[in-house]
Amino acid sequence: MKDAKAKVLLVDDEPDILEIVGYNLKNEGYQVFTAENGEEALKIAKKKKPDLIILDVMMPVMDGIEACEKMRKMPELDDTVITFLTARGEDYSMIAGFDVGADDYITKPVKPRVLVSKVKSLLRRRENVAPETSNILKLGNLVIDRDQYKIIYKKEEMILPRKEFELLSLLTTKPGKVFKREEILDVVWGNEVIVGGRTIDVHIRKLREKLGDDSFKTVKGVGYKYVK
Amino acid sequence: MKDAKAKVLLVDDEPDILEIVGYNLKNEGYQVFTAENGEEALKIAKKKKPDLIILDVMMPVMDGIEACEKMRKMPELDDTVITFLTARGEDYSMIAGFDVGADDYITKPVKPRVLVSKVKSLLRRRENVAPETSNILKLGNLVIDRDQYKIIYKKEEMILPRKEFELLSLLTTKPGKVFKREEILDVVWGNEVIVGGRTIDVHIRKLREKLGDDSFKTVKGVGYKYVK
DNA sequence: CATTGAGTTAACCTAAAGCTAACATGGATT
DNA sequence: AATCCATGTTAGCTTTAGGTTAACTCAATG
Repeated sequence: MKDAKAKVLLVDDEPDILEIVGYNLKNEGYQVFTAENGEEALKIAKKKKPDLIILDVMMPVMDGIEACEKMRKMPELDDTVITFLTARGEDYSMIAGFDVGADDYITKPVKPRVLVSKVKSLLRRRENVAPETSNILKLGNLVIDRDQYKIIYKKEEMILPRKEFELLSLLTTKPGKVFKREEILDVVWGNEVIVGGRTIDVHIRKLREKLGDDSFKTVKGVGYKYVK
Repeated sequence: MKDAKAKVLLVDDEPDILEIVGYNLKNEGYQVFTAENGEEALKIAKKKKPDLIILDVMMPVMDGIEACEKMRKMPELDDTVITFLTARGEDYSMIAGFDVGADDYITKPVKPRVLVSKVKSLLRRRENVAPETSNILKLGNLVIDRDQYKIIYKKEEMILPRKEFELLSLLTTKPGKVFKREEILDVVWGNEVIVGGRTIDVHIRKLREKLGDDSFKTVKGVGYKYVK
């Protein structure tokens, strides 16, 4: 698990909090760094590139808002999740917090158990944000939306059966490239499954039926390719 | 970084959105322009030629769909990525969006960080049009594309039958080198298959037919070589 | 001018892809 | 639980492109 060795930077001016929360996080297997103010936090963040930063809002020297703002400008923290720690009631800080690029906030006082589970969920979320690389592919009059498992062909929206979709999906990752049958089996079926020799053909045929004959070219003895 | 100075045009009729999103994008180093309706957006787009346009669908005066349609007709925006902002649920707008030439869509509400990472990925995608790392071999007026299993000879694209392609492929790996018939059989046919004595000749003949006589030189008693 | 290896041609053969319908499966729906 | 339906797979047949062969011709060499 990546989470097992995830790095967390904890920033608060109260040593008590650093200790208690830090202890609980370490217990969960996180690698914990601490800082007592924003300035210090920035230095450590730059050096350690933590996966998650928990930032108290009210701090001397440099408050959390300002620190967060600066962190968000640091390219090495692109993939870092930042969350604020705020005393209950300071509602305004939360709003300002989102403006400066924070991902979440936690209100104090917080039970360690609750905090830990929040940390977990934040780190999990981060992984779900990363593959946010929009999964839409446009090729002439064909649009493939890998997120929604649907395609739009000649302005008509349609959903394809899974295998067909995956086959199409594969072929269109590199239009023009010839994919060997073996390659196709590996990716679409998985190299442990063994399917008959005509299975690919049948799916190609169905795709041709739906998306037009000429988009899928056969290269005999080799495989198939998608052409615009 | 090119991204550092990329121009983004943000179009929405809600000033709040313009401010929050605009703020976050500026924070990332983008040069941000804003417009409150499609008409205004068109003017700014024409003048500033942004790299990315984020377009709300629902707007007074001129909606995003119409604006997009008009933008796509402007030659100065050929290299511009256009993405829609749509409230979750208005699914139809997405489909219509692709019809009028949008490249992607983003659903509201969206967290600033998510939006920023989406923006990055969209701008990255735009730059990624070129780096097609394929194995292409160029030899004078002959181009051999092993991925696409096709060749281009004198600017004319053609696909060769498998054996011919492989034979050509082999000979061109070392132009000028003489390949013994035995070597050719090993590579193209596989050393277990036994084929008659005239088989190679026939394939050479077909290649000569297609690619010109003089490219393939016979070395009597030995084999063949490819010469430019 | 005989021998040897390569070129040419068209007929032939075959492996690979196309096609169709039947069968299997698993997930919904009632 | 029983049924239904969409998807996926298979078997078996047809079709075809590609590959091979055989038979003959040609050119070079000694």
